[in-house]
Amino acid sequence: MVASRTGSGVEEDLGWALGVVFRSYVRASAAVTDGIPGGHRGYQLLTAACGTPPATQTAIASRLGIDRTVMTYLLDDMEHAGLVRRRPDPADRRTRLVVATPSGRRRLARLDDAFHTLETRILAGLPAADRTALKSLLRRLATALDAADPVADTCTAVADIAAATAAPVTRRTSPRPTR
Amino acid sequence: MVASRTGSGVEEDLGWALGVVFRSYVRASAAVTDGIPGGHRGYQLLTAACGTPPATQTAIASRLGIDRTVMTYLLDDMEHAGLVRRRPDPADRRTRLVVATPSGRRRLARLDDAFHTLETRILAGLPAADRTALKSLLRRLATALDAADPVADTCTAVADIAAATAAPVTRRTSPRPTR
DNA sequence: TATTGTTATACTCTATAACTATA
DNA sequence: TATAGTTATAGAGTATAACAATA
Repeated sequence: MVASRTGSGVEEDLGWALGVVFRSYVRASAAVTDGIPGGHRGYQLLTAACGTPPATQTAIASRLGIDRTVMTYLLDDMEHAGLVRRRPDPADRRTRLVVATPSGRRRLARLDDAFHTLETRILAGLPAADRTALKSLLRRLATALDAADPVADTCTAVADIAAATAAPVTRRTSPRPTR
Repeated sequence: MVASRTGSGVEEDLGWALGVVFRSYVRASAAVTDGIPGGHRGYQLLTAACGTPPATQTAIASRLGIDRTVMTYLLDDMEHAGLVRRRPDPADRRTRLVVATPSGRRRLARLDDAFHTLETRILAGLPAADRTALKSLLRRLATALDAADPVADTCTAVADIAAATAAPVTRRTSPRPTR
């Protein structure tokens, strides 16, 4: 499905393994969230909308890592589907609080079940003990990366790498010509 | 960065952890492959172009999981950057073999170094023993998923899940109206 | 003046289909 | 007839900027 690197041996290739597993998850997730506006993203929004206390659009958008304009469109669809509702914030008339409807909460419960089943199937290729170990390791690494704000962190680190390897720059600055 | 699920406890949430780790990798990878046409995808193509025997465009495209039309555009850019070259296949005049230029091979060597450093930094949040364990587990799972052709597999399985959970269907069939 | 949310616009990426040249 | 590659077109997703309402 995805090329394995031949140069340095597949056993070193974190990116390949990560990509394969992640893509499997994404595909399966897309199937599970079919019918939810925005797919997996709508599921994440629904999860946030079930949290307490209710959060504002911008708060949820930044937690989900999406643009606030995208959040507007996504919320329009989710509201139209009857899963969430925009509620005025008594404390600040600029903001709106996002809350799940009863229907949305029921749907989320079913989705959570489906995702649990999905995880089991994805991990079915490993023995039980390894499944637990992998989940634990992944979670610990994710927590560490999340806490370290690896975005800026890794980017600067990588700039160092790039400088160290000193590749001649070959930028594609011009957009692809229209054909 | 990404919402953690509150409902069923973060310790069960494979998707969250997988997403965080994968996104960290993707961001760092984007920084490393800056200057390579197509970013990480161009890097994968370059890796394939260094393999022996040379592969055809379609063969590489399917291994990389991209469309053959995308492969055309990507190859145009990579060839223009002087990293790879299209070579006629003596055995079949319809096909073209993709081979890396000497410049491309040098660039790949540097990229491999950078990726190795990148992996080390991504995994820095874990103790050494856990790093090895995680890589091993991920690789084994990826191999299992890859072999099982999980695409169709998981999709049908997930259809079962969806049927079992029996969520009322709420499709968004109409495209978003132009505004 | 800064911020929340909305809208309009443009751009990028990808998918689909049609075309050619070969087999 | 089927396949490899190319090209054109359309669509989805995303980012950017301008705007109104409120702080």
